[in-house]
Order: sequence, then C-alpha cells, then structure tokens
Amino acid sequence: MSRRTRVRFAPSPTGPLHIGGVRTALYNYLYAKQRGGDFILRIEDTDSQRFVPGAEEYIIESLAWCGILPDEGVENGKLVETPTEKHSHAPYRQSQRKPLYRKYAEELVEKGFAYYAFDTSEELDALRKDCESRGESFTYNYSVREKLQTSLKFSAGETEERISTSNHWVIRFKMPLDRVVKMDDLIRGEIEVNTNTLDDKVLWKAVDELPTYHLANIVDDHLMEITDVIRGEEWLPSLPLHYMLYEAFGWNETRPAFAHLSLLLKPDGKGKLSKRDGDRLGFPVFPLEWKNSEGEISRGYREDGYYPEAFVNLLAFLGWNPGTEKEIFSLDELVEAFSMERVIKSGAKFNPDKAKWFNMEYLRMRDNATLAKEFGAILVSKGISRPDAYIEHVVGLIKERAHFVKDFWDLSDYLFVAPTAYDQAVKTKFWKEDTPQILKEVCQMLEGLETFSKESIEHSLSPYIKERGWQMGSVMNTLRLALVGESKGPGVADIMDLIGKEETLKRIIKLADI
RNA sequence: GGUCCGUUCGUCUAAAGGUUAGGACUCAAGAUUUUCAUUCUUGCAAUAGGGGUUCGAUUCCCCUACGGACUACCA
Repeated sequence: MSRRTRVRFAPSPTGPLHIGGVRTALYNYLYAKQRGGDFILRIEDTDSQRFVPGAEEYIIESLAWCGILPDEGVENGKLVETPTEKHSHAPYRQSQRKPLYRKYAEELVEKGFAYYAFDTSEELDALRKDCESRGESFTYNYSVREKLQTSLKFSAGETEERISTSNHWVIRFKMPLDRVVKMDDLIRGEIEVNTNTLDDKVLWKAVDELPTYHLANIVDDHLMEITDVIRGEEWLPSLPLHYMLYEAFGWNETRPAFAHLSLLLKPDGKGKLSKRDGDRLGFPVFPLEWKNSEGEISRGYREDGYYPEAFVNLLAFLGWNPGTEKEIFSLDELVEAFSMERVIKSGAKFNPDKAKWFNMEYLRMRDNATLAKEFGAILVSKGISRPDAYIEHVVGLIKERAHFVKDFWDLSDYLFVAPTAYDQAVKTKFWKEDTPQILKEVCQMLEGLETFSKESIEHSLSPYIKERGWQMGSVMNTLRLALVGESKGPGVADIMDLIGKEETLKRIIKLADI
C-alpha cells in the first residue's frame, strides 16, 4: 500500500501563530515536499468560544511570508470554502464541515464505542471539586461512567427523550478496559499505554453541535486522506485515544503515521516558550506583528527586520540538523536534506543570539544593489535622497557590521548628514593643543589634491602626517571625529571619498573652529 | 497526584558500543585594522547521579533525580 504523501497543518484560530507552530508547519512542508506529496492547511475552529478574529488570516499570511505555501486549502490567500479540482476536500474550515461530523459520532454510539452523557458541567465541576477535596483526581472513565447520567444507564426511550428535549448532552468515547495500546511514533519509536489510565473523552457537544478536536481531527484526517500526522508533543497523550478511534471506525488500514515534535522552550529558565517571554527578553515569538483586541502589539520577525529565508533556516535548526556542518540552507535545500530520523527528541531552548546570527549570514549573501534598495526605503522615510550608486557605495562599506538592514542607519548616518555632536571620550584622548592648527593644515593639503578619491587621499594623507612628525593616531582620530562624530566606521579615506571634497573640508574646519 | 515524553559545553547540536567527546552561537584573549566592525588564530566550556550488560559504554537495560507535556463539553 503506497499512498501519495499528504500532510496537514491544522492550527486553531485562537490567536497569532507562534514560532513553535510555524516550525511544525515547516516540518510538515519539508516532509511532504521531499516525498513529492501535498501540504494541506486546515483550520480547526471547533471551539467557538475561543475564536479570535483575524487569526486565520494571520496564519495564512505567516505561512506565505515564510514561503511555506499550502498545496491545498488556500487559494489567493484565502481558505477554500467550496470544492474544486485542486481543493477537492473543501471546505477546510472545520466549522463549515459541521454537518459532516455528527453521523460519525452516532456511528460510534451505534457500534457501542461511544455513549450519550447528560451530566451538566456544573455537576462535573462539583464531582471534580469533591474528589480534589479528598486529595483524589476525578477521571471520567470506566469506574464512574455507569453511575453517571448516561445512555449506558438509561433506557433507549429515556435517552431519546433527553436528546430531543435538551442540548446539554455530549457523546463520549467509551474507552475499553484492560487494553494495551501499542503505538508508533516516527520520532520516538514505540510507545505503550494501558487504556485503564485513559478517560472517556468528549467527542461531540450538543450545545454548539460541534465535534471536539479529537473527533473532528480523526474524521478529517481520514476524509482528507492524510498519510502522516506531524504535530506538537502536547498531542502525544491523546495518541492512544486517536488510535482507538481509528480502530473503532475500522480505519486502521489507512491510519496515518504519527510524529510528535518536541516543544520550543524559553531561552532562560524553564517551561515552554510563551508570548510573555518575547516581551520580557526582547525578541519576537511571532512571525508577524500582531495586535490583539486590546490594541497590545506583539513584535514579529518580519517587522523586526528578519528575512523570511533566515527565519525559516533558524527555525529548521531548532530540533533538527543535517548531520553535517553546513548550517545555511535555503528552503529547497531543506526539502532535500530534511529527515524525520534526525529530528531531536528533546525540547529546544530558543536562542535569540543565534537567530540574529542567521539573519546576518543572509544579509551578507545579498548583493549591494538589493541591500541599497532596502536601505533606500528607510532613507526615504527619513526624508533623505541620494543616487542609487551612492547608497550602494555606503552599503558596501557597512554591511559587514550589521545584522539587519535597519542597523544601516546608525552605522552610516554620518555619510548622509554631518555630525552635530562629538564623542567626548575621543576628544579627551586625542585632542592636543595644536590639533586645530594641524586639522587646518591637513585641509589645505586636501584642498590641493587634483583628484579627490580614496586612492589619492590614501597616498597623500599618511605620508603628509609622517613628514610633519605628527602623531598618526592623534591626527587620524581627530579627523575621524570631525567626519563621523565618534570612533566608528570605515577608513577615513573611504569616508572622505564618499562625502566629497567640499563636505570633508567643511566638517574638518567646523571641528577645528570649536 | 496519575499517565506519557525527555536529559551531551551557558544555548543549538555531532558522535547510531572503541573519538584527545567534534561543530555553531555566546563570552574571553591575541593578530590584522590609525577607530569601530569584519576577518583570522587561540581559549573557556558538556555526556544528570547510581547500578548493570559488555573486553569496552555518551550510545543498550534498570533505578533515582531533574525537566516538560497532558490530565476541560480547549485545541
């Protein structure tokens, strides 16, 4: 039996996708593409209470930004709602697949794998509290199901009566007793769980006429012919339930293979990465900026200046590695190199420093013309305009000092506007009594230069200083102070050449006169 | 509490029974640079603990400790 590989990424629209989610999507994508299969996006919005407007669009846009494009489920940036040849399993939003699930839940009841339960949430809460007060924990399972308000206890007539007169009922899975479920995980190997430790999970809620995650997930994966389920580790505890559901439906033959990815952890301390950590430690936990209903803004990698290629690359390496020393991979290269066998079992702490390093590597790979275009947009926003060639020249001089294009301005502002303040530390270190006089003499020499270029300046400046017996360090650093305002930047000759003779002389004289 | 998963430098990780336990990020030092940065070189730094199995365990098994996830009419 060899089926075409079909994987799905199935987030719920309860907020912005966090980087752990993006990584799950990425691994799904890599796995599918490597096998020439399909990557499907499905929105699991069976919890009407937690629905967040805009979250679905955010998910789609985030994936698009990363270049992780679904083969199925999305068309023109929107979730597909009606079946087409390409998107034959539409709709891909579970709330729109509503009519489809109930019969599966009822099928399970008919076959004796599930039952109706009429306990109210208040009753269950009371039971839970009661157990807790005795230091025990309440489990809705074989030990209590016969005593509670269920169709297992009621006659067919009473059950029917209750179903039709109220919507305060659910369908629960009747977890069998004394079974050892043997499961297989592509990453973790064999796992065994005894069904006696499991509970009777709710599969269907009459209140909103919607299935819970477990039912919808299994039914949709089956209907959509999913061959491999790659998801977060938080789902591992429900894997036995899912196995039992496949069995109950008689779908064991086409049950997908499972792979549970370890979680992304906080960079410091313990626990899994959360939105708060980003705010606290100063790095984004979301691919794109997100504004919640209170107007609170969470930073995004895109807005922070990361290239999507760098973001994808760094995410891929959080929990996977190729086994070689190559670290920079394009998406296509990742597709080729990825293997589930090399996915790490343990959780990975996110390292913001390494994230920046990845972006720097990608920034360096870009040619100056491209970077100049990106920097140009920032310059325009500051009301500065220069010829493309000039900006390209600037970029060439400073790109090796930057992690992000947004760093460019701080690294090169003096190449666009004259310094207005001078670094006191440089002044006290290099400023001598005769410095103003020396600067003026240097000006005269520079003014006499026939051609004013990097080469001509280099050839004349330092011999000139040596001839006079001046201190090289003192003169060069005060010249730099005049040009830049502080102790940073490329060679003095580079700067002079770029800003031109007139501006060079103006800046030197200005400082000499102070 | 219960169930399940995990544990190699500070962090991400390599070594799929035999290595001086390797690389990357960070940090430090040196060289280069008239400055800053880059670059180069060097350094710091790890197999959680205890038992087995084996001629030999980072690697296989068990126990302990620690960490994590789950334990909802949430996903």
